[in-house]
Amino acid sequence: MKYEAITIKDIAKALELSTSTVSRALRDSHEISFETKERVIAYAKEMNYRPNPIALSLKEKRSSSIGVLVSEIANSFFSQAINGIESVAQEHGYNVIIAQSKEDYQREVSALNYLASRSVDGILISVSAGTSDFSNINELYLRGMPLVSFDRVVDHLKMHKVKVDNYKGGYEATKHLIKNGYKNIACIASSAYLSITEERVAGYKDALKSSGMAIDETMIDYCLHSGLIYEEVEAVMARMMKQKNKPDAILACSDKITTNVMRYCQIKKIKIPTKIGLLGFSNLDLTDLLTPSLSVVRQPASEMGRIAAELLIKTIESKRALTTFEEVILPTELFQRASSAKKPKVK
Amino acid sequence: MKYEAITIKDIAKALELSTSTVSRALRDSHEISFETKERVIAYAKEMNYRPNPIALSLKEKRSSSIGVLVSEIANSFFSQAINGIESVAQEHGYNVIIAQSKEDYQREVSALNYLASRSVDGILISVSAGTSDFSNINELYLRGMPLVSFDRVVDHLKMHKVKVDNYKGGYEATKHLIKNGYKNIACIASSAYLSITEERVAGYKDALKSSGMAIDETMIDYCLHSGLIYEEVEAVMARMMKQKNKPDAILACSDKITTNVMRYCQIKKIKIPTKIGLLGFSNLDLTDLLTPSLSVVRQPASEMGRIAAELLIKTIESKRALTTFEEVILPTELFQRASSAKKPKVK
DNA sequence: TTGTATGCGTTATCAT
DNA sequence: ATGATAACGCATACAA
Repeated sequence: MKYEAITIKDIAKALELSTSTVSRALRDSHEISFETKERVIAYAKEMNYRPNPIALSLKEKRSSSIGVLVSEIANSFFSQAINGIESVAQEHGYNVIIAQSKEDYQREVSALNYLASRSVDGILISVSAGTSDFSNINELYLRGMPLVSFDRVVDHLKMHKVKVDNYKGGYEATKHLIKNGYKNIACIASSAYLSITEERVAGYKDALKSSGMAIDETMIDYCLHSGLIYEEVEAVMARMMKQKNKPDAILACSDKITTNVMRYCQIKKIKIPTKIGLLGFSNLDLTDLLTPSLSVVRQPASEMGRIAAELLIKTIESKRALTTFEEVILPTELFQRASSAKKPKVK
Repeated sequence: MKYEAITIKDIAKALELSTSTVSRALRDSHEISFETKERVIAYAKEMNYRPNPIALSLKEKRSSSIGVLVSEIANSFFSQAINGIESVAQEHGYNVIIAQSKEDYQREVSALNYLASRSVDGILISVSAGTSDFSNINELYLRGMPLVSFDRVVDHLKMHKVKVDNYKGGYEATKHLIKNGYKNIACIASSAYLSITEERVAGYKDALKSSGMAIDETMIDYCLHSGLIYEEVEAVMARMMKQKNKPDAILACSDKITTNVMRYCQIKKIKIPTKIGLLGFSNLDLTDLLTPSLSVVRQPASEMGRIAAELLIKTIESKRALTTFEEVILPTELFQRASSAKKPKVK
C-alpha cells in the first residue's frame, strides 16, 4: 500500500541507464539524445517522480526556504504581513517557515538559533517587545545570514529595515481629530520600550504643538503589554475619565488598545464619537465598520511583508557580503469611513 | 567577515580526529574516552557548532517539519489555528511550513505537491472552497504521507479529521435568531462543495423545521469563494432583498460572509439589527462589539489547531500504516453580547 | 551521447 | 577507543 517515493536511482535501474543520464535527461540537458530524454521523462511522469528537495538543499547549500519570526501569528497585523511574505516567497520558489516568540526572549533566541542553523536561506524578523539583548541577531549577521527586520526594527542593528512612518501616522491621526473639533485629545500608547511607540507619541505631540495646543502629560499613558490585557486599558481609561482635564478624544496606538477602548466605552455606555472621539491604529478587518465615524490608522501590513520578502530574497540571491543596508519606510493609511460622520458635540 | 558554518569535518581536522569520533563524542557515546569527548565538546562550543539539519534530514529521511495548507493566512480563523499548530509543533521539535491556496485549486495542487515531495513529514490541510477533485490528496494518502484535515474536512477522504460541530452551530444560531423574533431567516453559506457548508445549512433547516417554520430555497444561497470577494456576497444580498419573500434576518456562514453582509448593509443603509438581523460565524476579534445585538458563532480555532497538530505528530511518530481514522468534533461557541439587544421590529 | 566518480554533512556499520 | 567507509538523493566534473 504505502509505496516509497521514487528516486533517480530507481528510474536509472528500471531503464538501465546511469543516474547521471537520468538526472541530465530530467533537466533537459542538450547532451542527451532525444530518444533517451523521452523515455526518461515519460517514465518519470508515469511514476510521479519528484526530486527530493532535501537532497537538493544539501547539494546546493541552500534550502529554498525563508524563516519568519514574529511575536504572535494570530495578530492581524502579523498574519497580514505573513500573507504578503508567503505570496512573494511562493512567486520566487521559496517556502516559508514560521516561528513565534510570544513576546518571550528565550523563545526568540531558540527559534532564531534553529532557523539559523542553515535550515533557512534568510530570516525576516520583527523583534519581540521585551528584547533588549540583540547579540544573537548580531551573531547571525556575522555568519552572513541574510536578514531583514520589519515593523519593530532595531535602529543600531546592521540589517535591512522595513517599517511604517509611525511619526507621521501619529501626527496625521492627531491632526484628524483636531480637525474634527476635538479639544482634549489623550494618547494611549504601547510599551514605552518600543521605538514605534516613541515615534507615534512624538507625532502626537508635534501635531498638538503645531495647532497651538498644550501637551498635558496626564493625557498620555502607556500599556506595557500593548493593550493585550483589557484591565491595562481599563485602568488608563478610568484614570483619565476621572481627572479634571477629561479627554474628549482618544488616540489609541495599537490594535488591542483600540478595541479595548471601544469595549470600555461600550461597558461604560460612553458613546463614540459623540461623547468621545476615537482614532486607533488597527489592522483588523472590521474597524472601519465599527462605529459611524471611527477612523483608523492602518499599516500596509501585507505590502510591508511583500517588500520585506522581496528585499530578503534579493539579498539571498546576490550573495555578496553586505556593507550597506536599506531602510524602507512606508506611509500609514488614514482610513476614513466614507459615510457621513457624526460630528462630536463641540463644547 | 562572513564565515562559513562549521561542520563535523572541520572539527575533526582541527582536532586531528576522524569525523566518526567527533560525531560520537558530540552525541555523548559511551565508547569515546572522557578526554576526547571533552576536547571535542569544548571546541564545538567555542566554534558554535550546529549540526546541519538538512544533512540530518537526508540521512534520517525525515525533515522534522510539518506543512500547513490553508486557503488564506490572513483570515483570523486560520491565523488562530496556525497559532495553535505552531505552539504544538515547537513543543515537539517540529518546524511549521505554511502555504496558502487563496481558494485556488491550482495553487492548492502545486502547494500540496511541493510539500508532498518529502520536504515535510506530515500535512495539515483545510481544503480550499473551490476544490472538488481530491485525487491529489488521495495520492498523498497512498504515498503514506501522514495527513490531518481540519475545519474544512472532506467526508470520503481517508484521513484524520478535526472540526467543529457545524450542524449544532447552525442549529443553535438559527434558533437564536428565531427566539429574537425574526420570521424570515435567510442563510448565506460557503461553497456548496464543503461539508461544513452542508452541515451548517442542515442545522439551519432543522432549526426552522423544529420551530414549525417553512424552508424556502430562495432564502438559501452559496458563495463559491466563501465570501472572500465582496461582489459574491453583494450579488446574493441584492437578489434576496429584491425578491418577494424578503429576509428579515441573515445567518452568515463564514467570517467573510459575515463582514461582507455588514458592509453591504452599511452601503445600502440597512440597519442591523432593527431592519435586518444578522448572526454570523466569525472568529474576528471585534464582531461582538459591532452592533448592539449581533451574536457570533465562534470556532475554537487555536484549540482545533493544537488538536490537529497533536494528532498529526502522533501519526508521524507511530509510523504504522493507517487503517483507522480519528474524527474529533469540537463544540462551537455562541458568543452573545451581554448588553441589552435591541429587538427587531417584528412585522 | 552516456557512464563513473565525487561531494554536500551526518550517522551507522564495519573494521582496527 | 578510534578510524575508514558507505549511504541518504542529487548534480556535475571528468572519462570514455
